[in-house]
Amino acid sequence: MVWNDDNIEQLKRLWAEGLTTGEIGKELGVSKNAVVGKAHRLGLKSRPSPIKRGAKEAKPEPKIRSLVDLSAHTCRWPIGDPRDPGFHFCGKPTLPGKPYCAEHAAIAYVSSNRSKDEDAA
DNA sequence: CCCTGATTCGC
DNA sequence: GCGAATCAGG
Repeated sequence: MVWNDDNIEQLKRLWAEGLTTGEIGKELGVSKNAVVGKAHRLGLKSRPSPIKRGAKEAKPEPKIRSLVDLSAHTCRWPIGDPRDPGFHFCGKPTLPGKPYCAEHAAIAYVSSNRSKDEDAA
């Protein structure tokens, strides 16, 4: 397909008239792909085609929890060493009345009541 | 499944 | 630069 000024003019005219790519293609004797391709290359206005290609996935970036993010319901379990960069707190919802979430409360309070164990032993 | 247009890809 | 192929939505 040779795109002369005449062809381009026809293309633009038909495109502006609102003809579909298929119609224009038929008119010019080319495939709709050629029409839409040329039209796009010419920078013609986009007709009703809300196609969104290149759907980029929104990636949830891991947010570091710092001290200021802590509230009464965020687990205060320290992750890492406080002196280390990137140190943060767990931040997951805490158990009622406890500063830790279920997961860390289990660790925090394990063997807290040693008296009976020691007494028994 | 048909149509539409947009973008990608090989020539 | 070209258009088919592919993608994507109605």
